[in-house]
Amino acid sequence: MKEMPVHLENLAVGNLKYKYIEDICKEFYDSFIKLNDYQKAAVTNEDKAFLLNASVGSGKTTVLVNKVLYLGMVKKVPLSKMFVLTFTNKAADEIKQRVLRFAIPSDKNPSDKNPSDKSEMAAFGTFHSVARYLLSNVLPVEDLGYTKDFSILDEDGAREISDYIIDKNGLNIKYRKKLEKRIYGLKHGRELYGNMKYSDDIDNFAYLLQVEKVKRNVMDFDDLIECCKILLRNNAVHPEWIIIDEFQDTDSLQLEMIDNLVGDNTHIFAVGDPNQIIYSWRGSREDIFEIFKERYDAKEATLPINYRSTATILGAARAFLSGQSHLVGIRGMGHAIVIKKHYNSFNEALYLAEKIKKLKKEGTPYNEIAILYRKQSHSSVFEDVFTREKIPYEVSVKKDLKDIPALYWFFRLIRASINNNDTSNILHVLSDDKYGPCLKYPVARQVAEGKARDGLADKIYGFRKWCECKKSADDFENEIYDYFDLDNYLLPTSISYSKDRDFILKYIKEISDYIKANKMDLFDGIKNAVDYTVLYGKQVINQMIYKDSDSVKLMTLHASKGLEFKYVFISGANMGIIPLSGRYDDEEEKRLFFVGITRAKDYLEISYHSNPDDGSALANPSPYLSMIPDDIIESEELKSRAMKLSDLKREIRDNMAKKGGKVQEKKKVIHPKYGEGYIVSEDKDTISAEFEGYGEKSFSKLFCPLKFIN
DNA sequence: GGTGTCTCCGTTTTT
DNA sequence: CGGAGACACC
Repeated sequence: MKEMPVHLENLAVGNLKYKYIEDICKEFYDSFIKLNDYQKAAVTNEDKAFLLNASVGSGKTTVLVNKVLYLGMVKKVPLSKMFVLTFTNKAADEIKQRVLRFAIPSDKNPSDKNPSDKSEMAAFGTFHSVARYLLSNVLPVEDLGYTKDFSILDEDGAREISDYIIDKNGLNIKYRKKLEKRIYGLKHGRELYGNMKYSDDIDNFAYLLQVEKVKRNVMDFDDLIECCKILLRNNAVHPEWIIIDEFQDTDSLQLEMIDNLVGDNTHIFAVGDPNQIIYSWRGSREDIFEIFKERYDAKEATLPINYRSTATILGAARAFLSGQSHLVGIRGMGHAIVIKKHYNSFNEALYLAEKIKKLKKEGTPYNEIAILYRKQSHSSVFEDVFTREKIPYEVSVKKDLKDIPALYWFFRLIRASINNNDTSNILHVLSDDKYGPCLKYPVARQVAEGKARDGLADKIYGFRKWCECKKSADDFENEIYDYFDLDNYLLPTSISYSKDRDFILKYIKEISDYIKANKMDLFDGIKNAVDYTVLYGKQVINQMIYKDSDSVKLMTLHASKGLEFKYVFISGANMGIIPLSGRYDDEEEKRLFFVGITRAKDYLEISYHSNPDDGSALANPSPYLSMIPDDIIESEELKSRAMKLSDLKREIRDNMAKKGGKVQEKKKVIHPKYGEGYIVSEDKDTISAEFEGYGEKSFSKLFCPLKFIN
């Protein structure tokens, strides 16, 4: 396997070997034939357990899709007997979409020539969504005290339950702001404040929390996997094939769930890249590949050919690979890697704004441009400048349901209505101070306990009945707004009213579409659609907000994993940021940088700041920059200003003395972000001004944002 | 309630 | 290294 030739001329020989596939299924063969030898071997491999090391950009998803097609069309394994597990909904969706283009004979109807049925792919999805599917359709969740229509708890919900328990039981909990982290630590066997002098009620709290969740029939994300894992022990669910994507991100809990899914006749096929382990702080582990190989006695192979990046970019990437990793490119050298020194991130943002405008003019869509940085906080400068320069951008992560308060309120109203045990949502909907009846908290509490009444609460409690006599998704779509009398509750006089209303109607439409697409009963469908919103979180909202608009992508290095762009700009590669201070020997930081580099298809530019505005950054460049081979770097140092303010002032005074002129009156300027300031110095390229509260900033004259007042 | 001392933590975030 | 939180002591 490992000796498989890279040279393409050998493909013909390989194809002869696979000729039988054409006889069985021409349609699949046409897709299969386009793969390289490594990919073909992985697709047709039928070892009991197999580990595929897929290097960056090596066509991992294509292999996964073809694997599913091969099993379905050639080996006649029904889709319903396959589990395809991913870490993001996006990845799961892509695989499903691509599989759906083919006709795979179904379980129920083996000779079916129609396209594959989506419902056969219930176990294609994220670990969490597959766990949810099993818990509400296959496993006896009642054994754990739940009912099949449990709902999924989001962060806010979890926090509210915690507050409730602490309040009600008068518990003594320290470090409450870090409660979630502490519970997480407790679950994973390492307590955050293990050596507290005086312990608190954390153990008792953890127990009561679990009890309360069962009582309310809600599960958080971890509970989904945990419950599934427990129930699988005594209830055999053994697929014929388990296919796992991004295997390097698997945590212990998920590994246990997989263990319990594996039966005597189960095949496991895991695909991942050990060079892209960047989430170990979230539970994924560096030894996961070793564990897998040992536990299942797995065979192993590599996909070495990178189709994505130029030879130059791969040359830089290789410098960050550990051990004997192969990474073979097929593209030409392309543009050199550009390393730029900027005064600070503001200057860089101005520079990038111009650069991006130019690229756009030359025909590059904004979508092909990404700016990557280490911390979320680094995005704001780019946001400010791009807004002003009218460059459309999208910050990944930032937008979710909570950013549209009215929609979030409505979402909780629906959740309260489908699960009347869910008191935290009921309370919230009734006592919110903007939307709804805006009851005082104690009054809302009384209503929730049945000791008082309220019009909206009656609708919440009557919702199930209403659904049962209405029946159709169309009725829901047309009447739900009036059923809850939303015009009354959504502040019709507020400025945001029409937008709020719009979002809610859109969301109602989404729910209705979901129910129709999945051919579900109304009540069940709404419940499922709402859980889907929790599981899909941001994606649902993002779709509603930016329907495939062309925009520059701003994101952290972490968030960039799995994506690719023609132009990639990595910003702020300073000592203390990349890698973070105190983590100079941390391999994970190196892998993170590797992930960033390998997002670029054609052009990669890395910057650092001579006067960084992030407090933890030092003024010198990241040690990683010197790891990139010199001969592929084009370093263009922007003129840097004197580092110390005092030096700069002396310089100015000296200059003035030389000129022999009087000290001129300070020129007053206005800057859109820093406000009023005074010119301190000026030369042929740059201009420096001092702002109260911000200190001295210098700007390139080419795109100077300053307004001169006198 | 004010003050001094000690300890922990910093950043990344999907589901 | 600096801030937040907990705690002891007065």
